[in-house]
Amino acid sequence: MMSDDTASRSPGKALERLDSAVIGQRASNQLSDEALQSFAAQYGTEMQIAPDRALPAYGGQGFRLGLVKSGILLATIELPNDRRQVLCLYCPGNLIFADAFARNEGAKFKAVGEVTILGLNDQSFCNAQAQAPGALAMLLSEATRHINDLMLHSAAIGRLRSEERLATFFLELALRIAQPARDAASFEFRMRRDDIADYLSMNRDTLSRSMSQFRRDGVISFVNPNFVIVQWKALSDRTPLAAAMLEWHRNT
Amino acid sequence: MMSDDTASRSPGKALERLDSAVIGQRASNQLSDEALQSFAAQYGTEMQIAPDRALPAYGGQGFRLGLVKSGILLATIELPNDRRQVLCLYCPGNLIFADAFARNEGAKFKAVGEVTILGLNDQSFCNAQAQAPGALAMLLSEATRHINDLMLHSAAIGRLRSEERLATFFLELALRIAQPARDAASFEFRMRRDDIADYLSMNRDTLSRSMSQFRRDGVISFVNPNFVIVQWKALSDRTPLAAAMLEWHRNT
DNA sequence: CGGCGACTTGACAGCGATCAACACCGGTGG
DNA sequence: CCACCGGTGTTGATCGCTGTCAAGTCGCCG
Repeated sequence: MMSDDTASRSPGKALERLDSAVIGQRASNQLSDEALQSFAAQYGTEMQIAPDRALPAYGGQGFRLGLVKSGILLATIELPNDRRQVLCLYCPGNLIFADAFARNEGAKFKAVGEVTILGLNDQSFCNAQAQAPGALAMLLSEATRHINDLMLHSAAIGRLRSEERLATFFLELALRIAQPARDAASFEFRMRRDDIADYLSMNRDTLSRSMSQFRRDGVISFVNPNFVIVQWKALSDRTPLAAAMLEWHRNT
Repeated sequence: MMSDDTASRSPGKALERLDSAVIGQRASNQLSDEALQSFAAQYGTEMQIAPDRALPAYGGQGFRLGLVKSGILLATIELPNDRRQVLCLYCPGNLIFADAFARNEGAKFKAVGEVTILGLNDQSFCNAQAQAPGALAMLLSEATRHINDLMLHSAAIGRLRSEERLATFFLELALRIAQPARDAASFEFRMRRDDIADYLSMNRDTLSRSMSQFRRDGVISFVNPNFVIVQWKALSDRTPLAAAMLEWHRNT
């Protein structure tokens, strides 16, 4: 262990690079984002999911691959004893690799707000693969990004205290869907407490307590029930994963 | 909730299909396994990692993609306060998507036993991609499998009690690396307590207690420190994820 | 008004983390 | 040969975070 090891991992240092990071990232990813969207638009079919509606992973119009156009989709799995886990969040631009996930018992998708996705079923995926072989590289890089997100999330739910997890959650949302500004970020926020709690592997009551604490401390503030403002610095100070998340997002 | 919902998820029912499942699965996957291996053998370079050696994800001879030939590799991430998380296990035949994982702060790979991998760096990956474009589909399907494993593991560490997690762990190992037999499975087992504990997001002491309990109950038994025998039924009864894991493995 | 769902908050209990002591083993050097 | 040591694993005692239960608030709607 060298001393600069911990230093390079401190939230403060990573935070200095935030402005250029978050803003630059959007530009650099524009290319692959657009390519993915035009790919999905060409071969996929648009589907709507109403707010709070859950659809069994293989129910209804099954799809193998989906691109989220708007809204946030949750992948959930239900276990015996009323236990449920939200496995990941799909934000606009994210790809859903439904064929793997869907085979699990108790797996469902749930919409936060009104969700629109472009879905490819087995057949249209094969078509796409034949006609646009180059697209596979794009899908692979999306899968890789997804793998990393899942890994970081595992670390969060496995090793962080409840308030650290909550800070990680808001930081993640801020990085993924907010309009970033210098000190704060604001975004629409319609997730239910149960869903947040299940995403962070904690109890709804405990979550509520932590959120109240954050509100008291001014880390987050609600302008109305569906819109939140978060403070970059305060959040980063409260999660050990801040450096990793910011660094990762800068490079993506 | 329909009554057959819980029934179809019960370990017992899934267990009935185990024999044909585990044995059939090996055969059906033989094809893509072989393809993946010949692909990696052609474009990758062989690397050895000594037992218990950790290598920083981007240190030494960096690789972007790796196929595990023998041994087990752990992806780990270190957090402040001596917290560490083992994010996933790579068993022989598994692909390592190192380019995503490697960018994280504190990320390392650690070898369990002697590990051999076939690594592709950026350049050889580009070569491979140009010369064998069909291989991408194979990589994508491996990535998809990996995504599912990570999701199930998230559910395990997020929502299961410590003994349930341990049962899940042994069941996972048995499915992935054991020579299956009717009632029991046996396999080489060299992972350290610290690594298991960090994989399951629990304390080493707690893990030790749970393992002692399993030994007392005859769920697992050691023939020597490096070789273990596990009982299918006893394990399945102790984890709510048994059905999902068996079902998934049967279809893979 | 009454009922309902989403959320909050307090009191309490329990699981698992923490700390400490101890057993065991292979290596090393007197 | 034995004493010493560090690494690994086990086990008991204790503590605290967070799950559980219960009551209460608020907004919405029939």
